[in-house]
Amino acid sequence: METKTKIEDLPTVYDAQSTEEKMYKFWEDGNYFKADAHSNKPPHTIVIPPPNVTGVLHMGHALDGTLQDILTRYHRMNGYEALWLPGTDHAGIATQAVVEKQLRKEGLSRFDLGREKFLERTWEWANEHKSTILNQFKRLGASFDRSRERFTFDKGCSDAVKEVFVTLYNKGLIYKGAYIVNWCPRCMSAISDIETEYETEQGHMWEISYPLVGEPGAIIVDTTRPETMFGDVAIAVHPSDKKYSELIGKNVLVPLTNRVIPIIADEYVDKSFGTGAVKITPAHDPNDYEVGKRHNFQPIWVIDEEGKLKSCAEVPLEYQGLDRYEARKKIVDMLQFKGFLLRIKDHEHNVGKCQRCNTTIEPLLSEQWFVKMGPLAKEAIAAVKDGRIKFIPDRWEKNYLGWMENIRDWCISRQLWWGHQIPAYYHKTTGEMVVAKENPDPENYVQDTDCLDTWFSSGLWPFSTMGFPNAGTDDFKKFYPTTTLVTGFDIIFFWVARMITMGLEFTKKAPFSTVYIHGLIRDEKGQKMSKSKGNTIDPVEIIDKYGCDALRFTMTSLCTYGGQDIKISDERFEYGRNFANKLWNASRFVLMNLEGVDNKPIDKSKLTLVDKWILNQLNETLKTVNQNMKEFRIGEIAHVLYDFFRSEYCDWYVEIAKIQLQDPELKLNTQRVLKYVLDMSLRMFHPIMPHITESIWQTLKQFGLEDGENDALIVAKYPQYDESLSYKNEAEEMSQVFETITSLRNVRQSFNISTSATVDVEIRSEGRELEIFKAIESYIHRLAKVNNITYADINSPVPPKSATAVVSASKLIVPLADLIDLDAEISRQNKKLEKLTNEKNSLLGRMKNEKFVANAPKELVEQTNARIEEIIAQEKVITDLIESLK
RNA sequence: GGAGGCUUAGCUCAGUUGGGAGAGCAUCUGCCUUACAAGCAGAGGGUCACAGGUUCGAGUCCUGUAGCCUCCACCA
Repeated sequence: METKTKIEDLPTVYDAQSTEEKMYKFWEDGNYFKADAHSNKPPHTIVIPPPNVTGVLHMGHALDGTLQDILTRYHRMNGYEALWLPGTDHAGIATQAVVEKQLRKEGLSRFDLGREKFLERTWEWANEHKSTILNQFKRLGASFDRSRERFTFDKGCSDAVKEVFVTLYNKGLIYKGAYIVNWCPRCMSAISDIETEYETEQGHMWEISYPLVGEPGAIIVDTTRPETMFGDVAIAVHPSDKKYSELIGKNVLVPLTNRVIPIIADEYVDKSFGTGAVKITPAHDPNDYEVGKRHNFQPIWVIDEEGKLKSCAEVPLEYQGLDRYEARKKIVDMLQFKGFLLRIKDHEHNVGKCQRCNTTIEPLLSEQWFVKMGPLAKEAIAAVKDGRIKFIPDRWEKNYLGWMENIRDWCISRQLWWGHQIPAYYHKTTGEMVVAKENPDPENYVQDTDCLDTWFSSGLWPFSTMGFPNAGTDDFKKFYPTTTLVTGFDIIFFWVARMITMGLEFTKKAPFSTVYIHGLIRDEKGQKMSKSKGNTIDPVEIIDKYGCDALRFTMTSLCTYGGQDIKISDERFEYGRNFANKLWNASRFVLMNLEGVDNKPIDKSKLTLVDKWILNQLNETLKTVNQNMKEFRIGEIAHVLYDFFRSEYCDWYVEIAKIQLQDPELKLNTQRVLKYVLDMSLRMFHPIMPHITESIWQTLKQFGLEDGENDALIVAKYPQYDESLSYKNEAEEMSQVFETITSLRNVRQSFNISTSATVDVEIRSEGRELEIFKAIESYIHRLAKVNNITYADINSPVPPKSATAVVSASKLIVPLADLIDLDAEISRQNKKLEKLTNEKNSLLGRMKNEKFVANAPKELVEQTNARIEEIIAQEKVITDLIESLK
């Protein structure tokens, strides 16, 4: 920033919009976000959880992005080569769905276009939209390196996918086979187990009678899905179920059709559930499939990929082509009509739903590709157990391990077009399959039509973005493995777990050392935000209304160490906006008062009590902030900084500095302290509130900074604890100042002394307390609006018609002439006395306890004793005072 | 069925190795005290869900109970 800012032109209300735009451009123009793979600084790497290319910024991104930016900016200021790598995810199902919806409006389906044209169109759409969300991240102040932006479907990531697929296949860790999968009839694709969500539904249980063949009688089964009955291959009972032991081996007829199926025995059946007899439909139920396999039954497909009853021999003609629910109704009616239906019971059960479109899943026997997870999980479990990867908060570790230890194979094929097409090729005539990165012979081989699960490519993200499979790239060598992964707990299984397994398998290194898990953003009622519920809050709107730094500060301060979910509403951002304005105005005040200051360090020999106090508090704040940053207690940082800046710097130091600035002896050094503490504060706040702090700092540096930094705050040194600026004793003595001012203000308020009126004070004190009173007279004059201060012997009597502020063992007497209401003053003092006595009694109780004295830390016992004596002394002062008033 | 989280001031929530409870908002009172009314000053308000236990001492650790929430597994 070349031009000097005129302090008097700074607006009295912080203008977030223009400041943020200007500052972000300043950083971009200055190339500050670009990480250098050749620097000798230690690396700090974060890869963004790539948002869907279809997406728009939501509050979850805003929180996640803010936290990543805070970590990146903090480490950048701490001398790290900080890379935050941005990018987007091609989001197979989601993106395809959007484009298909567009097509539907035109009366077309993807099949009308054909695969190639459809992909062209989807690419077009993706290219058009992929900058949208990352540009929105810019509004968040994201200091990510756009020169390294990646897309999970770009050339490099696609090469990585092929490499990984082929390698895993050759190792026998990827296989193709027919298994029951979760099939979404709307998406027309298989989905993985974790993409299936279960919802409790009120349904029915139908009791159906299957007549025995060649003899009277029947076996009765319970089912929730009568429409699958044409696919039945057997009725199963428990081998030890006496009820049915006679029937095992006999045959029954499937009602409504003439097919004969046997009654078999299998341990899978629960004797106590329902009638204790189960129909077995291997093609449409995962458990039945296992039973069927054990007994060598051929599965019978009766429901197709669209959820309709198939046109096949086993399905009677009148049901063929019917939707599964229509068919159910019709079948039930017919069963009833023919007398096979014995009973309908209400039944609550869990129904699998497609996570994306909420369509009821159809378990379907289908040929799909799978990753064999067992062998891969071993190392992924070890890496977390031995601490190579640490979860914060650590309870997620248990969650992760529990899942990993019971891992099941991962269905990775999707019947989609938008995604990484599976690199398997089939010979056109022989059908022979070749798995390879490229088609071995396009004349004679055709590629598998399926695509990979989106998360397959996301799982490679930390290294596919760094040049993998080429481990020799500069970025890979410098920035991999990454440092911290920041995300919400909702994608631990989907994403984090897969990155860990793939990273360990292919790079032999944990892809990150820390997984920082934050809570989810919810609406003010605690519900998940969703477009369909209409309870979303648009972060861009919040930024327009309150400012980006306000959003960041508010969100950050709502983060807890435990990673609790965060409830927000529009109004909550007033907190951040108000604080940003406070920061702005306090800075404006300091800037207005820096005329004539030099760039020399603070003169330590000239520090006043309050100077030393604020330097000490700054130092303590720094210690806490840096420690908390190490522990990812980011919410705590926001609180500590808020308290320091607002309650200590603004409320006390700046107010007292106003007095010192009028003293020619103190003016220069006070300016230096004001400037120094503001400078350090801006640095401390910068990772959380980058724009406002940079903007102020650019103006502040015109006055010269102690360490000579003159570039930009974004790359200024983050301050560290400095032992030479520690003033513990002075900090303690300041409590006398606070108590004095506060209790005098209390007197004023209690006796309705108008703000414009001044009062006099007679101080009765001795020793060190007296010394301090003398040193802080000017503070008392100004901050408590006191005119004359006089002193008298500590034991001299309290004059009538006065109010008294008791500070430690000293009395500050405020003569009030006829203003005083004696009873009011007595009751005021009694109240204080009562409080003290209560405290004393509780402390005395402790001291009477021999075990406390014996076992508690010595320091604590001493402290307790000291406090008791302090209270006794003060009690005496107050009791005497009350006596004299009567 | 298994696991985890939550329960603290009227509201929303903090509370980092156990030493007597804090913030923001709201409330009451007084202030445009020339950095800031998006502000300042003063005040009120809590047997920290309940019941036990460990300890000299528990919001904090252990056990149990209740209510709310979430995840995992899913029996027809």
